[in-house]
Amino acid sequence: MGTSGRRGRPRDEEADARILDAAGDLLLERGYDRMSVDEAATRAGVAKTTLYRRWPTKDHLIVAVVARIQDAVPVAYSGDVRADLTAYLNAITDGLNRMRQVARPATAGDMSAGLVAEVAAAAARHADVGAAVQAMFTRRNALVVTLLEQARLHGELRAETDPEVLFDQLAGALYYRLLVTGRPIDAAYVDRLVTGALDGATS
Amino acid sequence: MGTSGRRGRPRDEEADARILDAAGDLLLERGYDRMSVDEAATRAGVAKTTLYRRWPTKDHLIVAVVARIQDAVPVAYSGDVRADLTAYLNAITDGLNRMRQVARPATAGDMSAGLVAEVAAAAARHADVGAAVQAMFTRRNALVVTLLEQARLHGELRAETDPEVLFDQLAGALYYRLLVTGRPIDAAYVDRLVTGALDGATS
Amino acid sequence: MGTSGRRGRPRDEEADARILDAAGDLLLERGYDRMSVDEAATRAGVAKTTLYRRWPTKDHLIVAVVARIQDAVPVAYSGDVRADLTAYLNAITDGLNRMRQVARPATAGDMSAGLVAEVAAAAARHADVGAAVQAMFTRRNALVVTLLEQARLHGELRAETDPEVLFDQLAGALYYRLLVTGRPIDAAYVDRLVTGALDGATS
Amino acid sequence: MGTSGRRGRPRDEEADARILDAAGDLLLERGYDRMSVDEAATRAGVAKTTLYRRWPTKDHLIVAVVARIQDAVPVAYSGDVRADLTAYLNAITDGLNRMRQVARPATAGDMSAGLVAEVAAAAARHADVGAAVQAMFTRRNALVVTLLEQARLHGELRAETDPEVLFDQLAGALYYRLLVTGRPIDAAYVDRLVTGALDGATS
DNA sequence: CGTTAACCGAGACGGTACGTCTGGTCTTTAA
DNA sequence: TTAAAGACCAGACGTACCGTCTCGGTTAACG
Repeated sequence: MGTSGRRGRPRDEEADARILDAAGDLLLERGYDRMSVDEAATRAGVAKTTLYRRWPTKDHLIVAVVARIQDAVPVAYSGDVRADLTAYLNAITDGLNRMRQVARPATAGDMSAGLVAEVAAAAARHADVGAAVQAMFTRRNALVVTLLEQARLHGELRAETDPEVLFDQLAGALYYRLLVTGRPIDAAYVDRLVTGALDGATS
Repeated sequence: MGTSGRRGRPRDEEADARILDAAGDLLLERGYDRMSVDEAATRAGVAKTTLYRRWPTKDHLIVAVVARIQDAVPVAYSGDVRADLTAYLNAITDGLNRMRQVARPATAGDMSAGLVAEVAAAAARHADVGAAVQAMFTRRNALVVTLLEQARLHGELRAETDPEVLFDQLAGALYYRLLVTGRPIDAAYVDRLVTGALDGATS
Repeated sequence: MGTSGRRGRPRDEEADARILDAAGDLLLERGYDRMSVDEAATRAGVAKTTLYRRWPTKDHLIVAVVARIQDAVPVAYSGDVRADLTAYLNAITDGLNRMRQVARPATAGDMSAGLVAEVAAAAARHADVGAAVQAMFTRRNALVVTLLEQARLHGELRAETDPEVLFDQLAGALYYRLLVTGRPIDAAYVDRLVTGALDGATS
Repeated sequence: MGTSGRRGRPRDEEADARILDAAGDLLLERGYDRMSVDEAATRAGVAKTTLYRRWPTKDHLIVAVVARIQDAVPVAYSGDVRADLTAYLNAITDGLNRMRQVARPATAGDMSAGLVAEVAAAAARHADVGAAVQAMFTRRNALVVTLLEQARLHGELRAETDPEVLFDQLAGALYYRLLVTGRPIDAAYVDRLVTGALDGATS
């Protein structure tokens, strides 16, 4: 008992990073389909067993990769919701656009949902991956929802405003364009979006 | 001398339908991963070559299947945007929820993006599939965007309203919940959504 | 209505030749496996149906091709068996060596049985092809066996000589080298062969 | 330290035997064409990959099968070449006749070259298979050529006798009948053959 | 200091689907 | 009736890749 007393050879912690790096590179180079776990292991200088001991499935692996890529966007209420939201959504947009080139030989003017779509599909296939993805997004989004709540209490937003729904509208529009309609996303669109959402449609 | 006069044995048009039916059934029974092109062909009573002559890839096939499933939601402006939008979004919601059970042994209370995610991934993998998917959605959505435009001209919506953005907000929220956060979608949520979008956040 | 009176479109007699030419070329370029009936038809400017109406099987077709390639070696007894045999075997040898390059990217010093082996295999697979091949060879060989018989009656060969066996020994040695051991065949070998067969091993 | 220290999971040596057994049985049951690599693997209780790791092609596989069937015919010079040769050729004849039934629904009185022809064709198609076949026969035949050489030195054969050519004549005649003319081979023919080859045709 | 437990690299293995190819047949329209 | 064109059926081929397993060998903590 005592402290715990892990027995046996300890895991090579560096290996985790090397594997995620290699897998990430391959993902960016070739996309989900055209990359293989085998090659990721080889490129990381690691045996396949070592990789599978950590992530039991290709889907689990790539979700881990994406989770690591997800940059922590700093969120804090400044007293100006519009500015805060615009900054946040632009950060997200940058991230999404970076993942767009992936998985297809980036033909000019040709947009793809790339990695994001693969993550969504992986989540749809394995319940535990789905849970992980949702947890990841919930964590990320909670901060913004809180920010919206603060703005509401502060009087910047109407009292009836539903922060969760408002956030869904904003983030949703971005992902919808990315995953479904394939239309471009940029700062100009973010502006139209924030304006539309904050001002509302009816008077 | 007339149009032309196709030569050679004409394609069996019935086969198309039989294949799509079989593939659709399999997709619903087993999901993308666990179904095979081979079995779809067999079940349709068709040789694999016949199938591959029409859809060069499993991904192409399933997109065709989904395109056919897409039910034509009738859209017409009644003079009451809120009602029209609510009806439309509820129809979409029903369709999405039907596709949710797919691709995972529907554990109770466990939501999945199912087929929709697979289609998004297929679109991300093949440029031509992506184009087809986008065309499909563009066609479907154009009607609603037109409806919103009519409502704006009619004075139901503010003059500054951006119909495209407004639609992205609405549809986007649904797909975002489906594909990313995995949260449930139902009539109650649709209400909150329409209210939030129409009323706006800032007074 | 008389005896018959062929009705309908008459067969294109030229087509036979064009098909055999095309098939022969392909056979020489690529070999049995790597050539397809489809391509032969295309290259002959003929529909597959037309080809199959004439030769019901790929194997039948190539046997027809080979039969046509088989050059008629003139055989007549001159009074000098050794000379006659040597001439005949050299002609055969030339033919075999011509068929050797076939079916493999003629690496230097690398001998192959090429077409001959494929014909043998085709004969082994279909009884009727086998019969055709045997008939072809029987016809060709009968002349030489007759020649040997004449030489025997003429006193050039011993009375006990068995012409059939003698011929088997000579032709057999060539084909054995071609099909089995892959060793080279040339005029020098033909000389050794004729000498060995005529002179015998014991006293 | 010694030679090395194999790494990785060792090959299942038993699998080789099981595969060759299964493939051999199928070959005998159905013949080359009508048997499939897939079924051989299944019947051997082995994954197709395992089979293809060992033999990269159906042709490679069947040559391996035949090589194993090839029974080691014991050869030793007894002082009586005629007897030795007769015994040896009869053994070969038995082997060839056993392989004759293969690959065609043995119609009575209908002879086929069966497996032997397929092996010859396989050798013609792949350079490496050809090399293997030739090596196999070279090994087998070397003993007999040596025996003939001994008989020559012993005075049983004329000093001018060319052992290699003599052997080609004998074995060649058998294979010629098998592969080309399709005529029967039996003990009586072997006798005529040995007599003809040893006694010679001229005086 | 030896035992033991967990790790590591390498690579074979089972399973399974993919997409391709080809042999031969069938169905059209035109000659 | 034959021709050309091309779709169709059937089924094998060889490849790819996932995730598991089996080796020999290493690296700790425990007794």
